[in-house]
Amino acid sequence: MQEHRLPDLSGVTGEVRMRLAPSPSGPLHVGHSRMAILNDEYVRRYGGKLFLRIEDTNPANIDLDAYHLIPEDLEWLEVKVHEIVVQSKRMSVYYKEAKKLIERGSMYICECDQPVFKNYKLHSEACPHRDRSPEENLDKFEKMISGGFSKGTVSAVVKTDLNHPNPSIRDWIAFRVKEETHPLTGKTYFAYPMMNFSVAVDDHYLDLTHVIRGKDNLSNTEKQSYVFQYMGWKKPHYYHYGLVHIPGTILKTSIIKKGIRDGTYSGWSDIRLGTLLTMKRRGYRPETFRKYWVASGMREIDSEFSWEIFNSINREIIDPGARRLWFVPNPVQLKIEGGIDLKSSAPFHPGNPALGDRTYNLGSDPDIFIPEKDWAYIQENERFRLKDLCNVIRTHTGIRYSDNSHDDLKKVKIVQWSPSGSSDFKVEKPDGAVDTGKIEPLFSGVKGVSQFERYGYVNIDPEKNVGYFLH
RNA sequence: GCUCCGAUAGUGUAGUCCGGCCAAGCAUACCGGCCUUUCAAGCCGGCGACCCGGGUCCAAAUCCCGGUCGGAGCACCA
Repeated sequence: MQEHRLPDLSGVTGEVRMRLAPSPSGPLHVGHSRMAILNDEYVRRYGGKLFLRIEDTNPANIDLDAYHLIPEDLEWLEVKVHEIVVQSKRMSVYYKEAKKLIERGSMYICECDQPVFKNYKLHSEACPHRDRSPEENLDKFEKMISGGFSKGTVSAVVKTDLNHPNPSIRDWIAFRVKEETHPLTGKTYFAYPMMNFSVAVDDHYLDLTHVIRGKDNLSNTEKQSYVFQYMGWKKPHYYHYGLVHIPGTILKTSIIKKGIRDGTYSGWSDIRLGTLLTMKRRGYRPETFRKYWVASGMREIDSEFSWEIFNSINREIIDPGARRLWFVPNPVQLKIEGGIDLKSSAPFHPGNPALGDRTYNLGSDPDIFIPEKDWAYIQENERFRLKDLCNVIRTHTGIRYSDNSHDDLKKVKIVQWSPSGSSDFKVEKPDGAVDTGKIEPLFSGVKGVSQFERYGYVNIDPEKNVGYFLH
């Protein structure tokens, strides 16, 4: 893989200060890894600080485990976080800044019903509360944050431009009342900031120089810029990368959570999911994520995630250490007739002799296993090779030893096999399928990712006679 | 519908800001060959792209306009 290099950031005057801002709804998945890697790459390039800011201002959408799972995921990804900031611990800051905005006449308290307010905006009209005095707004805001309003009856709104072509940017909501218990702060707060408000305030307080995020935030950037403008704050440089569609895996936290609850999935690292936990379990390496996302760059084009390329990067990393093993899915048991004493010796890695060999003395007329799938295509009287063992001929009833010539290896079908003392082994695949079969006895000394010959790379869990299919 | 963004081979990208070194580089996939006791890895070779139409210019993948297609956002999620 060619070494790609991310473009330089503009406006760098020394060290940079950047952030990762996930919401704690669950652990990170492949999609999240992009923003983490991209930000980390730049902080490494220029030096500076990378903040992990946990955006937990919506108590309805928080998973307590995420508070530790996210930092763990990042650590695994080798993303260096310098400081963790939790938004729910900064509520007083948001309140303080909101009051400033109110005093300046840039924020008001609206008591319209939701659909009514929406309708005003749609028609570029001011709602009846828009021109209240700062004093009245301040009173209402105090009442709001001290629990004097119930959910849905009130909101704090940032004044923007009622004639803005994008209706969502016209007078956007900055605070609303939430009655759910917050997993961290409990019932302490009644009014929570909306993402666009807390993000603007924190990006300023953290003195960020650059913000890199997905282009789904394009209109958020515009909303947030009003706060920067009213406060006279200096804006960071923004970059928005295109959206990536990641095919063939399950990423949506809400779906995963539901699946875990109803027993569809075994947990956050269920083999079918696209969480980092799952990918780690399957044997993907953190360097793979880094290389892939750096190669993908930062352009605003939407793209399709390529498992093909991702896997190829990963293969390059893991192959040198991946021991070759014989795994026989759906085994057929056969006796090699002919009365010949048979012995097999094969390297754990043909390109890396240092990893040693595995040797089996089979004796004469041994029983072995071969894949049913291969057996089905072998004709009677056909001669084929058991890899690293000998050539055999299919007879009317089974197989018979033929010879051990290496002369026509290119012409003859070569099949993997495993000796009669093999263990039962299961491979769980990302599509939910499970292959059961036999694995050669010496697998027990092998840890981590190995290559099952003619099958694929598998991450072995030595405790359980189970492997997780990698690619 | 409205607002915004984008468009380079099957896929992922480099180049686009500051037009010429791009008859377009790389990776992956695919095809062929070599090597190899794997449908793994490696080596060599090959196939394959600037969305369309105008304009500016000596010169356009690169700048401008129009179109087409794709994507995102759309208001008490982050």
